[in-house]
Amino acid sequence: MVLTVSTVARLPAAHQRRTHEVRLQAPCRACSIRHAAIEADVAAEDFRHLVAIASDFGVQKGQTIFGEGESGDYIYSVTQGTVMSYKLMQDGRRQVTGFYFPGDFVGLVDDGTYAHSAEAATDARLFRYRLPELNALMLRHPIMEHRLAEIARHELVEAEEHALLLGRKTAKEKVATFLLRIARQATDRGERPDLLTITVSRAAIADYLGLTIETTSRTLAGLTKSGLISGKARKIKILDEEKLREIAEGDYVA
Amino acid sequence: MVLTVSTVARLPAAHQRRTHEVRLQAPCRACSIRHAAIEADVAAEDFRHLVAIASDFGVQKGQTIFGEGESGDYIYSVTQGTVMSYKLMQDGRRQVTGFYFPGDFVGLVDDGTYAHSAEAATDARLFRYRLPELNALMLRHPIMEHRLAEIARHELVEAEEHALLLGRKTAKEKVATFLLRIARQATDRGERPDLLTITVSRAAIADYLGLTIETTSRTLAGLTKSGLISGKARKIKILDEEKLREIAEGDYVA
DNA sequence: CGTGAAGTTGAGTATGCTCAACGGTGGTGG
DNA sequence: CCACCACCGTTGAGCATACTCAACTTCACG
Repeated sequence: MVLTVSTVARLPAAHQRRTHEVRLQAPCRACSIRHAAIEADVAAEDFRHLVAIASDFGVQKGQTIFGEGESGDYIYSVTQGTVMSYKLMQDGRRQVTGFYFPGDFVGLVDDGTYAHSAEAATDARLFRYRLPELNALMLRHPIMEHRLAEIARHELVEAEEHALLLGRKTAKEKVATFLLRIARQATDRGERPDLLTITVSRAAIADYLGLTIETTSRTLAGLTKSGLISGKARKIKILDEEKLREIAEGDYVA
Repeated sequence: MVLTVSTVARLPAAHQRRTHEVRLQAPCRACSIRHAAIEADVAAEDFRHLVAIASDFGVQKGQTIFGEGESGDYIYSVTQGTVMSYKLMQDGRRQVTGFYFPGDFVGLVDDGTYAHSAEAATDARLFRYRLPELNALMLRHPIMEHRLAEIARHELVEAEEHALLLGRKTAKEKVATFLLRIARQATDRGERPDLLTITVSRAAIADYLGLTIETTSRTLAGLTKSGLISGKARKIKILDEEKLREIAEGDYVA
């Protein structure tokens, strides 16, 4: 069970939003951890070890979770809300490298420092695992290492799909691909895949797709005019998934 | 020791180029395996196991090593030449996702099938490890699993760097970044980092950078006119690495 | 020296960007 | 409770970067 972002944002705990890490909600610790992917294959006994080194916390929309180049001391798993990772250039150009939803891991480290920054795209809740302790645990439980390697490989596959989008797809194809990705995400959460709640801003979408906000907006307007989607801003209804998929794959005539 | 591509291409074994897997050269098996990265941390005893499940083979320029969507039965490590991975769209648009040089691994598998195709950008030589056997070996030697996970994470970091390039850099910045990447690669091999041998075609570069061949060519011409590089086609000399770096990072005034 | 592939250069164009104004919405405070 | 304000999103006009189509040159190989 996952709350929608708007629900989280309206929680009474809002008055507490002063400290850097806010308690947006305090769900059952073990339940939430269990939802995360890393322990999917982990036996009950190992699972207790994992809970022992995990700590959970909440972040508000816009808050930075970690910055590119910082010492990578933790690995994170999202339990509520949407998190995004991105890289910046000196002049402020931003490339969003991924969106992370409940169950996803953020903060994989290569050389000891984070390769990208991460911030909460919506109010969110995460678990974090201290890396030295996680590594020690993985030494004794190779299945965990295996699971983490799988996650990294899956991320890699997604990154290459993203490269194809960024390097070779048109604006229309990019936006169609994005909508289908959100739809798949909704399906994974057991929601209707045609009635989408966009949890991220146009700016975040644009920076994910390698477009400007304006082009993203215009392209969505174009898809609406073509009758493929309806709705507005953050509530989008997919009317013709089939055609949208053809567009996304570049597999359409016009 | 790594032969340049042109050297490999001129080897006397060329007359044998009829079968699908050609013996371009038969270097010491163990020596070459030792050069690959996976066994960097592997003890001598484990190393013998690794050699036992490896087989080496040569491919000619242009030959496919594996195709996207095929069953991922092997993982490969390059020992000679340049290999590239790419994804295709139905209409032929191609995104090159990476170049692989001696010591690099290709063919990481997520869900049992390859996420991209791979072909030899030059005549090349590779080792391949059968996955079931490698997995069995990794079960008994967790350090190998760890090493492979590291490789996947490193690939991921490079993929995100690539996403920034594809999504947010200008043609000039893309080409400058590419040249510096090749220079770093030369350094890693112990060669001069300012006298580059480009082992891949303009088409491959263009598809890696998300540009057309023409724009890539024109941009290189522009950098030459600006006095940052000299040479032509596949032999490029870097005259002003500092400025090239500024351009690559978008950290320059004009 | 001939041939085909690879690379370069030119002219015109289109896709997506910039700059700008306007519209909607939700949170805040009077 | 309502009005204001700030932020987010949309729409428009003009422009620039990179693309397309085309011709030509260079290079590797036979």
